[in-house]
Amino acid sequence: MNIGDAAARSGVSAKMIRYYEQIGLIPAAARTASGYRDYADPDIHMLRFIARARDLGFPIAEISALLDLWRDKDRRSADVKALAQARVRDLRHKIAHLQDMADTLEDLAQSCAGNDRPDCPILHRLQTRDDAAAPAQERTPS
Amino acid sequence: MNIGDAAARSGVSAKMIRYYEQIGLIPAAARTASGYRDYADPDIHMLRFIARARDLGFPIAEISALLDLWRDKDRRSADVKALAQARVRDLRHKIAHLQDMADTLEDLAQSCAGNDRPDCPILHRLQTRDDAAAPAQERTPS
DNA sequence: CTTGACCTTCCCATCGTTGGAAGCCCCATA
DNA sequence: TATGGGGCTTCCAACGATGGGAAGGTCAAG
Repeated sequence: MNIGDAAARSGVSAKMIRYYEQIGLIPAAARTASGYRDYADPDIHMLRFIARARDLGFPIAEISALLDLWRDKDRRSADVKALAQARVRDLRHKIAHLQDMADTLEDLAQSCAGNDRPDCPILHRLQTRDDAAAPAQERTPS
Repeated sequence: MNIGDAAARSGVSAKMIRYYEQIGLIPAAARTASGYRDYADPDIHMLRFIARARDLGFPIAEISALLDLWRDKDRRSADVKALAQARVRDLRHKIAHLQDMADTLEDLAQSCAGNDRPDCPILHRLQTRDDAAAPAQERTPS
């Protein structure tokens, strides 16, 4: 099977398959006499595994670890679980960060008239201090 | 004021200040006789503005638009608000995506024994279909 | 005048992915 | 059999935003 078909069946683009091979995430594919990469069903399974892990937010290094565990029939499920939980923690952390930004921005947007006048609390907030979270400070002089 | 002081006062690293100048986000700084970049208070204000916009998740291109609006005394606050709201939508979208991944992973992790045995629903899910949402298909040949 | 901290430009690395160029290969159709 | 189009190969570059570092010039204090 050519790389194009492997890509179509696995959900990993041909570009990415070559890249994964290059960085050592997957072993070098078999080659035909003319130099084309040649894939068989087990390769497709592996590529699908990678595609799904990627869709769950695992970075390459962790996908590599997952692949090792996948191939290791003597693995301990605790090791897999630990990887997943670490990923969840990382995701929750990122989510919280984005949430903070979104909430702050939404508050600001909500307080902006959104008309033809130039006054805008969003710009005001950007040009003035963002010490909102650290109150013990004497602003608001009036 | 040298770039190091400008960095310390604005919260934008010297590296980033040079980069922002290079890509045209900010105008080229004044130079001393010996070629050092020289910053004054208005420059610091602008850099702080950028730092805060960045902290709110705005990409460079939108920060550029925000800077234009900031400088334009005839701006319409509606334009600023639209930018902010678009950013909020984008953030909410990303959050939802991460949330999906985190929830799925957490479910999987929760169903994994996490012991010394190799069986693991996480790996199972990665190696088997994730077609949960798209059933109409004749797999399972046996 | 020396020393150390700072500045300059330039290049490279990250992370995952996409795009393109140049050139070879394979198959089908005229 | 010739030809054309599409797929394959490798290599190089870019994205966004940032950090690291090398090689060399500058400034200020001792």
